[in-house]
Amino acid sequence: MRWEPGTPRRLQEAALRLFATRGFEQTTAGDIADAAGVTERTFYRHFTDKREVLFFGQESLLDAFLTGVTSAPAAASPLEIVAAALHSAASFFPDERRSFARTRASIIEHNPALQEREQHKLSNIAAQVATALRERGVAEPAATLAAQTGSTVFHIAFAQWIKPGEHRELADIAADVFAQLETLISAPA
Amino acid sequence: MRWEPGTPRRLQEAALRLFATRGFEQTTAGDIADAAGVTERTFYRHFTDKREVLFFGQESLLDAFLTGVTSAPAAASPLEIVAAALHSAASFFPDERRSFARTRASIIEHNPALQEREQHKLSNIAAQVATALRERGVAEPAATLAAQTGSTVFHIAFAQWIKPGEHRELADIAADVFAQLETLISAPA
DNA sequence: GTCTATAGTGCGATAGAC
DNA sequence: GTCTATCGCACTATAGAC
Repeated sequence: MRWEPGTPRRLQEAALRLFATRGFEQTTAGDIADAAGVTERTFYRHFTDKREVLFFGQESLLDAFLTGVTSAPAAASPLEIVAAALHSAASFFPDERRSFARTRASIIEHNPALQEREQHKLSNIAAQVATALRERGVAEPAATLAAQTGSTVFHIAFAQWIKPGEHRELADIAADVFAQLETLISAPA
Repeated sequence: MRWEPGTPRRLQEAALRLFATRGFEQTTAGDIADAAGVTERTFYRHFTDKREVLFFGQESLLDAFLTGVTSAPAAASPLEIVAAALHSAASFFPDERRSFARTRASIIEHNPALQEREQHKLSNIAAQVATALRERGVAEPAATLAAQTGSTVFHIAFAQWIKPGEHRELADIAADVFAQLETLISAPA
């Protein structure tokens, strides 16, 4: 075999290591490629830009959300559908991933450009969930409202999930946050 | 006088014109600088990067949100505070700005990198509103939840405000969307 | 794989305002 | 004289074109 398999994975691992030690800006695409034993050109064949290497493997998160939407019972309210999507998405972050997620989050936290990309990805997921809701007959602006709200809950729950000392499962945290949202909005002033 | 005043404004106007006709990627920082009668280096003294030129003048939007938060009555619920912030922010987009907002939005719509920046700005505002809520005694995760929800409502309302044929004021649209959110979440399944 | 345009930074020089 | 905006040039890294 001419190349080692799993080049994207190796690039991601190398990138994570280098970003964590040296910082994102202080690491060039060439550095990452070298560490993974390929050329800079190869790095850019796998990732459209330097930031994208941190998002490898996240494609299936969207699928998880969408599967949750489509598999919700026909009688479910928009909010119930979103809750189902949230639950489905949460199962894509089992406890084994927590350590990786923490390292990754700390890298992103220290770089605005990476935060932009992360928010954009999440925003895209929300937009697709909104589309899926519309396909289930939910009208606008309810569809976008529900999808964005779900994205917000997910984001908050995820941030809690990776906090030091936190051991609960993501799905449980998400359910808690979701309940708090309902209290917040439904509660009388 | 050696330099014309208002260099940032002129750069923004030139950029808007060029981006709208030629496209964002097809316009170099040098092109914009030339059109505004300065050098490329001067462009970068006013804006940290090429995208930032589209966000000049938006600094005060954050202030509007924050003013809304702090000026809400002491007895207001988190959601009522957010509604006040929303109303305050809406007043920063009088009808005269609609045309500019439409041009700007159409440029951003056609470029992912600009969408990232836009989302990041909005996300920053939400984060600061959350901080302001915390300073008013709202606990987490309610503060972040309320702030993010407000940001979502604003975003949806703004998108509607700039739609062709839409003539209502932003504040009215925002109030509508806000009401829909309450229905969506409080409604029984 | 190589070649190149462009983004973005660092720094010294200059020109006017005060 | 100081302060600030501009210029001009050299430079690296990204990312796309060939």
